[in-house]
Amino acid sequence: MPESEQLTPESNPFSSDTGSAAASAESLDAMPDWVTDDAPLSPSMEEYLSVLNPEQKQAVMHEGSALLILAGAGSGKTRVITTKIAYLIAAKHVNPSSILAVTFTKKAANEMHERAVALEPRAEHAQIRTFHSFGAWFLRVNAEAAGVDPNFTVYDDDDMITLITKAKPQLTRAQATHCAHKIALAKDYCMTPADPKLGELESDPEFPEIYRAYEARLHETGNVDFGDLIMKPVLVLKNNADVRHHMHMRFRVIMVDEYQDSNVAQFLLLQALSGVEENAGTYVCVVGDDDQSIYKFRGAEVQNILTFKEKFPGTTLIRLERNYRSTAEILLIADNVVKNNEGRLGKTLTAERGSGKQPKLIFLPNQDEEAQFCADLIQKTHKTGTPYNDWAILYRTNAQSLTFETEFLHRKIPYTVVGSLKFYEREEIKDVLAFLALAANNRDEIAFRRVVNKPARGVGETSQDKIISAAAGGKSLVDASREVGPNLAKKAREGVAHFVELMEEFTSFIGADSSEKSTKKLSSFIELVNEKSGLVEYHTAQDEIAGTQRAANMQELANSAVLYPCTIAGLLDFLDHIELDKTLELTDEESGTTDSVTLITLHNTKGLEFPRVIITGMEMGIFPRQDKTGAELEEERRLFYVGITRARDELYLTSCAMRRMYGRTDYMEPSPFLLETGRGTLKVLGHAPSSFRMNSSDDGDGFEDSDSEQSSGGYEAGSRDDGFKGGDYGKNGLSDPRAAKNPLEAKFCKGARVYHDDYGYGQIIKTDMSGEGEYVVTVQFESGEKKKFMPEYQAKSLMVVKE
DNA sequence: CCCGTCGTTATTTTT
DNA sequence: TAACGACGGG
Repeated sequence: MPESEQLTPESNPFSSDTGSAAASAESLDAMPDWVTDDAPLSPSMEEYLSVLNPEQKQAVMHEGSALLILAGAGSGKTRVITTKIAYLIAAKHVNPSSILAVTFTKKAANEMHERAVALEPRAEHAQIRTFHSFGAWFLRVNAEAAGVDPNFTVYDDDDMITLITKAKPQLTRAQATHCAHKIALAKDYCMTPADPKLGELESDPEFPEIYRAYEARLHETGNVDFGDLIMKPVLVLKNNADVRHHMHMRFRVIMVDEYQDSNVAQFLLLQALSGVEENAGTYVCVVGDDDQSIYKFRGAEVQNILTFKEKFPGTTLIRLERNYRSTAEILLIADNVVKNNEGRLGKTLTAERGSGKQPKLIFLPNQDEEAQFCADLIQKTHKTGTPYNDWAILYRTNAQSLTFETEFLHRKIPYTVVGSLKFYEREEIKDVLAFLALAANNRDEIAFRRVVNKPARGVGETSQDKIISAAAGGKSLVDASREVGPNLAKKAREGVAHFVELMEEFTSFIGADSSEKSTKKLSSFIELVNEKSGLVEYHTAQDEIAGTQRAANMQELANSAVLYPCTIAGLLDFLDHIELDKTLELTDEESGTTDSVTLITLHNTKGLEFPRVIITGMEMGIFPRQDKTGAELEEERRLFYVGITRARDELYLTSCAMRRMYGRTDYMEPSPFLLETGRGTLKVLGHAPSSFRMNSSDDGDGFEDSDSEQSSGGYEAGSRDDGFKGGDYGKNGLSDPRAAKNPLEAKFCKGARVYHDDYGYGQIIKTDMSGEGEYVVTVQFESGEKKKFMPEYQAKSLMVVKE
């Protein structure tokens, strides 16, 4: 019997009025107790179900044993999950608060929450959140069992490194960084410092000891790191039967999105929380796509989805293979590529939208022309009404964004780089947050060190160390400061005294109203901290030097707290959200109404879609990276698959013959993935390298390519519809390979208008050859300066611009 | 304490 | 190449 059968009515979280009446014939013992009746569906519910396709509907209405939904890209999985939540509440009378739905990103969690509530208002009471925020909630509720301070804050990667440096001073920062990664990875695999398998992650015999020392130090602070948010709950559930039972009663339905990206610790959490091994009767539904698993390097375990059926006996598998996003041409390529992988559950997407334009593969001489090509394409279509928002430029590594940024800046094409510096990582924000964290938990060593001498109060590292060791054993650092302070040198003594005063003021401000019904907002507290701490002054000065807007960011941080009450609980809540929400992108760009091209890494595109996508840098060594083999190569291939399936209408792939990297220019080979796209699927433009053609062999590669032997220079003659006409190249100041022997001479001709990074706009007034036979141009700049350049070597800083 | 210069080092990174 | 961290001089 499931344990939940023994619950008393009061403790039973289910609002079911008919008790355990239910369960249709088949799998009676596997049937959860919440299945009550087949109450008539409300009209709106029927409406929601009616828009689903048969598989989606089946997934929504499935009940009984565990469910694995294999949802291909663009197959409407979020709709299925949200409808399922609504369905459980409305039609199956499941108590909303007994539903737990977890995702990986805050963004996804918010979207799921919003959509579920739109379908069924009572979903407001369901727990729809990220894995990590669930873990944070769990640890606060069970702080004692978990051995953490209930007011803990979460240390990020930087904080981990700092703490390791303090725990093991003999390590260099690089070593500490390395260890931090490995410790994080160990926690992803749920390994403690004592785990004998640690050696598989890190061969350094010192590592377990470093890990142990780090854990000890972390424990003294009362805080946790990201890995702990998952691992500690697992350990608590494992070791504490009371907590376990309580959780089994509390959560009767657990759903996981993007399951292919779950790591071992997250699997263990799901397993423990569901009580599957104890027949707790919890209904488990996971949704994922093994073909989109791209985070192995961070501990994600495809194995979780591949072996789900074994871990959850009686699992039903439903495939969602109807794709509502992309054209048939795009999906064909995606499918051709991904089927080169072994060890997948396998599925084939069908295009509900039918066919569209043929995707294109463009070979370009180098990265500068790659950027110019993209810019041309985007500008050209923009003139005919295609918004910039339609476009996304995808690349494998962040460094590749630079060329595009430079080109777009010159051409005034608005763009947004996704995932660049994050708000919460900014120095000024971390400073304020450190004060807040310290106010919440005065044992926070990292926060203490960060702000005790910022702005400078004469409290150097030596004094800090004295205070820290005085607080050993988990004493308050503020108390320790009060005790140790008077014994320090004059300067430090005064600094510490001032700091203690500050902290006292902060603590009393935040603590004052916690008992009453406070109407004060947390933002007022943050404003107080900003001002009194001296940080606003400090960073305002920095702003003047660096031209940044740190002070404004600090105000923005305060503004973002208006909805939180000015209490310790409110503060903790706020800190959780900040720490767990990397998407908080404030300031800089006003409003989200701007029309701009998206520049983004392939990894960051997961879950997104764009009408037009350009995947750049399709070169061996770049993508796939290095000579990846085996499982790693398969992961790169999945990454390509993810990229392709982001595109709704148009897909372009670009590959360069030459690329500057690490100060060197290398000849590049096309990505081997290109040959996997299949015959006749791509229209090839530009010079296909001979190796590419040779590899595709003689039985006809089937690519509709141009022949590089032909005098046409390889540009497709027949693509009149889309701006690839060779004749356009001259107009854009691009080199037309057909024109001159030396394209540079055609491009940097006398009279051409140019732009230089340092000198601004100007005109070429003279061209000639150097003694070495190099092409030299003389430019008269608008600033009055006259300079000579060799375009061959300065293609990047000196650009020809349109009139 | 700030700033310049030198040397080092270059994946991907939901939380 | 370029960006960032470490170090030493003013």
